[in-house]
Amino acid sequence: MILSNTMENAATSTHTNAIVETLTRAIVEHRLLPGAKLVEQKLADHFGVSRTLVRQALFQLAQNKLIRLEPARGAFVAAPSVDEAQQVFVVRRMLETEMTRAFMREVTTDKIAALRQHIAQERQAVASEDVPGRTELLGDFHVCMAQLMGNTVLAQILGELISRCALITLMYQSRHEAQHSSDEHEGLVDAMAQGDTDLAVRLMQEHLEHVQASLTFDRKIPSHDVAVALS
Amino acid sequence: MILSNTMENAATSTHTNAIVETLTRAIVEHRLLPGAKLVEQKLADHFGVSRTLVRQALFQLAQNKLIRLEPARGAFVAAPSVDEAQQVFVVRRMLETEMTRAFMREVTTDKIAALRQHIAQERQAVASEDVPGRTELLGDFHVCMAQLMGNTVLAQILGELISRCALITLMYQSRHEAQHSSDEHEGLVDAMAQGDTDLAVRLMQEHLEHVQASLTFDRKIPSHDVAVALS
DNA sequence: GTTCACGAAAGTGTATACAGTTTTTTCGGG
DNA sequence: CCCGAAAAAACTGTATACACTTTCGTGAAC
Repeated sequence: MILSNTMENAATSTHTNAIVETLTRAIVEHRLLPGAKLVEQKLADHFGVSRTLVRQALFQLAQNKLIRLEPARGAFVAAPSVDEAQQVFVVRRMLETEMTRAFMREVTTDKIAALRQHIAQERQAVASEDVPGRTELLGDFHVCMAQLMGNTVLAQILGELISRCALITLMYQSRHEAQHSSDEHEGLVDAMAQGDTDLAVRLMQEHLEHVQASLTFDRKIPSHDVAVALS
Repeated sequence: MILSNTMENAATSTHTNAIVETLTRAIVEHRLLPGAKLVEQKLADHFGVSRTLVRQALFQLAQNKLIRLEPARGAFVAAPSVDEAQQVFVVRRMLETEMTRAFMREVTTDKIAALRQHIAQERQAVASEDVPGRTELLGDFHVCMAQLMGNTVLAQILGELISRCALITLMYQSRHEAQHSSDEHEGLVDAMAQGDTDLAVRLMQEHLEHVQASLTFDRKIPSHDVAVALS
């Protein structure tokens, strides 16, 4: 969902989208590690297209802050600074605090049911040790709320913010913490089901604080081989 | 500020940035009207570069939602639907409600002074009937708050949202409404100066509601000549 | 007079070529 | 053996070429 969300623009060719999607996955799932260099020709060969399309994809990824473009030097997988990561979380808390309130103003049993179903999927991914899957699903829960409200603008911005720090969470989130996140989602939905707005808002804020607090910020910046990561 | 903000990425060549900036200005200031077609070769000739750089710029503008790219048909200045505009405002209210609260937690006399100085500029632009200038400044007030908090992530997202609906506000905001906006900014700063968080938050919310409400949404979609608009 | 078909013109999408820059390798001197 | 300069290789940035699609205009059929 985070993926399809990011490129809902359509507009650009299917080929370019495929490249963006593949690279986004690889980066967010840490098969491409922060700092790794992305050489245009190698990507072009891998995808069977010319550098032109690869460059389009790289520009798009740069705007999503998933890679960094250094003039005349090339593209590198982003390594968000601690400061930037904290800022992203600050914005998420702002946005999602109010999103929760707004959600409660138009809550229905259907929407609650949809969220519960999503949580079931999370549970399954956590149980089966599917690390990339669980990370994506844990993030999607929040995007899901936005979509249930019918606000695609909100959903897209949130999706971008989340994939931006998925780069961080995936590396430092243990299985236990993932379980904890899912539990908090459930507690949140319970509060919403009971119509307790204040509790729901508080739980959402605490939830995001927990996610943020669980990240340890000792950064190692390893490199990685592109061909291997994408195969 | 909205402009410099959008491209703080650096990364892309100076030439491309110049094109993005010029086109952004032209679109936001409605010298290029919604629906107008942007032909790549004409832009390339105008800026004295090849289509390659123009295309890069167009992709960037598309991600900022300032233009729409239709496959094999070209680039058109965006004409946000009523629904989309409403959604943008919903997100802005979410974000800025909490931003105001956060701002109050770390408010200083210096920051208040900076905002007051900004308002003085707004006043001047309103008085001198500088329509594009006043629109930009009225939007920048909000970005300014984010920057005073030192949160560049927030500032950039807010900047994008604002330039996205500047496309709308500029067309439908009268001088009287601009004056009213500036007055509301002042009232907000007064409340903040007195340390009244609840009042500040309420005023911010009302302010955004007013801006949104003042927009009349009868859309005409006229066309326009590119060469004239950029000269 | 209107409509449809066809052909020319214009425009977009992708690949390739080439210039300029950065990185790596090589090789001579200390 | 290590350092540094020069040459070679690799890579990025931009322009150009060409295929394919859309758009527009012309003319024939009805």
